[in-house]
Amino acid sequence: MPRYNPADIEPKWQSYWEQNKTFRCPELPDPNGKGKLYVLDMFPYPSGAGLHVGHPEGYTATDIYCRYWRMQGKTVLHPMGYDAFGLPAEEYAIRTNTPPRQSTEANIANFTRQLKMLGFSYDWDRCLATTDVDYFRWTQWIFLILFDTWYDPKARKGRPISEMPIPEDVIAKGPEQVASYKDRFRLAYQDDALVNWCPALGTVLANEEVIDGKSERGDHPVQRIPLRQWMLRITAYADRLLADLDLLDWSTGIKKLQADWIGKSTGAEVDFKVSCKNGTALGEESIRVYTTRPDTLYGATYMVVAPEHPLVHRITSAEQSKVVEEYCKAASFKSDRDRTEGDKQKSGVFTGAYAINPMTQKPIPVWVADYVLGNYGTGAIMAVPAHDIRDYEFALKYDLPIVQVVEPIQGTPQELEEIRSGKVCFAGEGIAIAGRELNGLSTKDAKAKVIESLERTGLGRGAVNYKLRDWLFSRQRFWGEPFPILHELREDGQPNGQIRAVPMSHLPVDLPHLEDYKPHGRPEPPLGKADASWLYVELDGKRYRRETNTMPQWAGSCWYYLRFISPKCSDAFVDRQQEAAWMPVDLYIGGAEHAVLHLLYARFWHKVLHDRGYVTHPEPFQKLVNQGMILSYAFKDHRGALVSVDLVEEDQDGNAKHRQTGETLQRIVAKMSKALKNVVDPEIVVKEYGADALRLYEMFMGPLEATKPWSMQGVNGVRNFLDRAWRLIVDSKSEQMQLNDSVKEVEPTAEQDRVIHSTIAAVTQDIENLSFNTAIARMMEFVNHFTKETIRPRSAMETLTLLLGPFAPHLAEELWHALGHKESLAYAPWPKAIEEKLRVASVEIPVQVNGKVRAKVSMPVGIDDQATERLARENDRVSELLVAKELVKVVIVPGKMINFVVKP
RNA sequence: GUCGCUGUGGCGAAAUGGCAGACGCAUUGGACUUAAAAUCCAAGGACCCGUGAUAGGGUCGUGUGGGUUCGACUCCCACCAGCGACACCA
Repeated sequence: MPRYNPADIEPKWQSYWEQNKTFRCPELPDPNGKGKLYVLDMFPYPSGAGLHVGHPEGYTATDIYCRYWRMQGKTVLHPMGYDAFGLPAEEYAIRTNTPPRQSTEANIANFTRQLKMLGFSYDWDRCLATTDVDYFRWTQWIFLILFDTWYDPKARKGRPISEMPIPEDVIAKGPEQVASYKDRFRLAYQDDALVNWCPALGTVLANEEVIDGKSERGDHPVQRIPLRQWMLRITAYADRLLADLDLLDWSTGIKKLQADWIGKSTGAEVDFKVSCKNGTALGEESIRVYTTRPDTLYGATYMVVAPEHPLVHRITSAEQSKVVEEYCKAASFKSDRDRTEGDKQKSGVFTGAYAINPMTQKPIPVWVADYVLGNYGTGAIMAVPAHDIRDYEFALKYDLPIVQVVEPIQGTPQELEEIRSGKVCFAGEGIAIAGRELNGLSTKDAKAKVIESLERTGLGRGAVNYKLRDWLFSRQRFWGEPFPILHELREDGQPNGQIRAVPMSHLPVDLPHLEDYKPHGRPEPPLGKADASWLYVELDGKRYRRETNTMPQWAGSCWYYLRFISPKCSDAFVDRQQEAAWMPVDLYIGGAEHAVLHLLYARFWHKVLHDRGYVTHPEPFQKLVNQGMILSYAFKDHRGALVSVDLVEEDQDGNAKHRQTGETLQRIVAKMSKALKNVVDPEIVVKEYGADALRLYEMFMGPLEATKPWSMQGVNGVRNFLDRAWRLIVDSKSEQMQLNDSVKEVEPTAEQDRVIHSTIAAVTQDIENLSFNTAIARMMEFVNHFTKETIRPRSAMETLTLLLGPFAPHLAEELWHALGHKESLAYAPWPKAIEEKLRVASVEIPVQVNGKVRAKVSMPVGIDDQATERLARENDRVSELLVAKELVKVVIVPGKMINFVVKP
């Protein structure tokens, strides 16, 4: 036992922690402690492949942070769970013909085993999975809260639907009309929308799940078809989701990503009257456009409506109707990808109609073009080709007039001439020209003036738009939360269009047993195949059919951080008192891939729950940190093709050669992939080097937020450090577990004290800043220093063990035990750096002449500037360099350096 | 195309206005050993001058070019490269 053997001590301490419930977290923070700390990991999706090395990176970081703060006396909530609904489990189920619940449970068991193997200090009693019936019962409950909430724009918050004012004329039309009026304002509502239908996956997808016209998962083609779907009105919260980013301690990068996704823009809506060519008005028809540049209204030389625009057909002239018809039809078949991809040549057709520019009163042609989106703004634009690059391209292609109305503030005469002549598009801000009353105004002032004039004449108004769209919330899959919604049936068994919520007391709505949940390529959900006993419900004398869509995977992860607070609470989704005590999450660590979707969705749900009085804070995640991706080395041949790692041979000089062709290969860094055979399995690393070595290496590789390549030699390096730490304290030659002979019951020397206390100070600082790589470097220096000492004070060894505790907990517990302690060190007080012990008598001060270090002079600490200069001048080399030179000035940073500036 | 991040020894990195390269890997030398492994100790940016060899000294050096400063890896401007996100949002 005298040698450091992680295979022995790691399982031993893991079962000690488990048996003693060392990391059990109390229901409420200890009132006598130093406050609460809620540290959360983004919970994993339990895939069949098990953990990869990316998981333990964030998990180790939070674990170190938690173990540290426990030792500092905080009550720490640090839970773990599983995001287990979703497509991969269902795909796997279909492939292997096992029920998804069965494979999901097996995967969860495997993940739990692997996570426990790494010694994380989770309170496992709080473990949950989004697929637990007891969990998704409350996911359904929250959905019903969304269903029961409308957004009151005056109060700027969500309120119960019962408090919504109903117009008299609606009330007059009877209860059915009132019900459907209410339904239109709910935060969870149904809508016939063009959706992203993916036949291969057999489900619709949210806009965010479609990448370049293909499904994010599986890369299958996606079509746009109209379908009745559940939507969540996240757009109502766009402004607050944007504004409240200011409250958060997140990186500016992530905040910007979210802000860009919300995409707020300000401008104006302008109404253009429509006429036919000869100037006769076409009834009272007008088209409303949205623009961020109302100041360029005088430069609008044509108008474009989206192919989906409701007025397209009404305004199209008889001559143009055939081409317009065809164009719109073609556009409807195109996916978003087809509309944006390729050479990006814009296309469009003239409708034959004209619109009157409200400023110039001149008619401008109205075109249909698919570069204008139907679902943003008003679905129509005024085109100002002189000052918008897209309009400019379109105008060039179809030979439409280009009229400059803004002059840049700076530019060479040549550039200005090119803009004037229409050879170049100027999209920036400048000074208004050719716009009568606007002449000479800055872009900002001109915008304000135009809006003011539009509002006066009633032809327009200031307006705000968001890129954010409502969240498409239903999926046609089996493995998700069923919607707690019932559709009322007529006598003939068909729905009559009325819906109602499943009473909250009837929750949960469990998934039915299905023999066959394969997708069939049609948009009817698999739950439609459930037994009549599940599908049909009688309530209050009426017959209903259950909603058969299921919720998307995001649903469960929108609120899991709340359930962790009181996972067993049976009468509410979270215990009120405990929620108030633990929220918000103080530190949330996870991958940057969730920067937009998960974090935005969860913030939205949280705000609704906050408005409805169920949670105390406006935001769920106070501090967010994104761990960097872990990459692996890969090899490239002369053509740039990647070569699988098992085909590569490295010689002693580290040159990589192709095993078969002998070609010299270039080493690069790439994502781990099965195809390249460069995936690192954490379980194998644990078997070979130990969990503590894995943890330590993941932290030592570099800064937490950086992307960094994996190196097995690096793992060996930190393992070597753990061995050295072990031998520093333990007698590795003895058969018995006993302390190294050098460990003595003595006081540290002054020099040893400096090492001890500067290490404590540095490690403490580094942990609080999440700079774990440098913290480990400081402990290595400590071990290097004391390895050379033949008398090692026992107190110093205890300090090292405590510092090591958060990083390599198994090793530290074993050493702590060897040093004679009976209890775990999990709650032992963290060492304190003592200021006086850090003091040194003298320091080496670099002496510069003209900014170059020419000498180092030892000086007493706390020396004044005069004495510093005197001692520096006394140095032979310095005086030599200063002789016969004219001194310009002397710069002194006390205790740091001195610089003589001389004329050369 | 737009935005963001990154660029420092053979490699992972440290230093965020004050001694560039802490710490680790790999490498080299030494001690221990019959030998090897393990362990322990030590060396190391490049080039030049100097010496018998040491010691010592100089010039250059943090992607490139400019700037600010007594002093720049660090701040500012422009550019290049790699990675990532978004991508007709008017």
